[in-house]
Amino acid sequence: MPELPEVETTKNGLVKLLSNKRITRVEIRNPNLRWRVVDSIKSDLNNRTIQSFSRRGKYILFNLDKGYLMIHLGMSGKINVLDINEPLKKHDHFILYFKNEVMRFNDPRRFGSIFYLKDLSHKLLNNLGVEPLDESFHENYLFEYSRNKTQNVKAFIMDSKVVVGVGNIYACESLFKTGINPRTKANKISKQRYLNLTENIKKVLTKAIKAGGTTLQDFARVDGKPGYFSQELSVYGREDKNCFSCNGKIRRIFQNQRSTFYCPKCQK
DNA sequence: ACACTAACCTGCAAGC
DNA sequence: TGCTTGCAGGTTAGTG
Repeated sequence: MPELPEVETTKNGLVKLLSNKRITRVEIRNPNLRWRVVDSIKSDLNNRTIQSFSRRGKYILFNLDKGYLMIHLGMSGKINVLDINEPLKKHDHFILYFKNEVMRFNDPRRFGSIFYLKDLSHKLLNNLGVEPLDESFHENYLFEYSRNKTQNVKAFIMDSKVVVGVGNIYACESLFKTGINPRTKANKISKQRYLNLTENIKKVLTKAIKAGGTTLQDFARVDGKPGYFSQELSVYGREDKNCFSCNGKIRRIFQNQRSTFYCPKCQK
């Protein structure tokens, strides 16, 4: 999936293509996503107009003239806006029809999710931490939050109760940029290092959004063109390759059931 | 509080 | 040419 830059890129594509359009039909081809798509979503969405789009963490919110459509892309989800006559693809599970186009949610692994919300108080949204690109995400926030945290810093910054949208790729990349060993306990990190870390998280995410999201395997933008940030990755996916900074070997370890890539020489 | 497991799935690459 | 294994962007829920 899609990490936050990919979600933001997808959302921005939707703004251009579907703002102020009215949903004329809803089709559920396979309801078995991360959570089952309920059938009542059809009557909830039919005839609604999409007034605008927003994003909270990795959830894309379609702001309707009544209520919200909330979509999470999971690991392999994509949204495509196409001509109605474009042939269906394998794993097109959910379709919105408009007057002149269709929006298809395609998700091979089906870890994505789709909900209709009457309002924004939803259990999946209620406990989310700050947005990484907001001003409220700063060194004091991370420093204070981490004082009683003995977990490793990578798990800490990937915890959506702390800060949303920092996935596995960008957690690895921003820790590399900051020179922090991902195994370091969160409560052992100084305020100065958290200042550098928050700035690097913002930089890495902003740069990736500008590049249109990272392309890995199966991510594509709404218009079908790939993002092109993958060539910018310093450590993610580069096990045994040479570090661009010190020329030493990038290592892969496992933390909290996820791969972590880092440079042992640059990250202390 | 934290780590670990399992759960939800398909696709792809590597190894035999 | 299979077949099997392990791994992949996420996140929740349950256990110890």
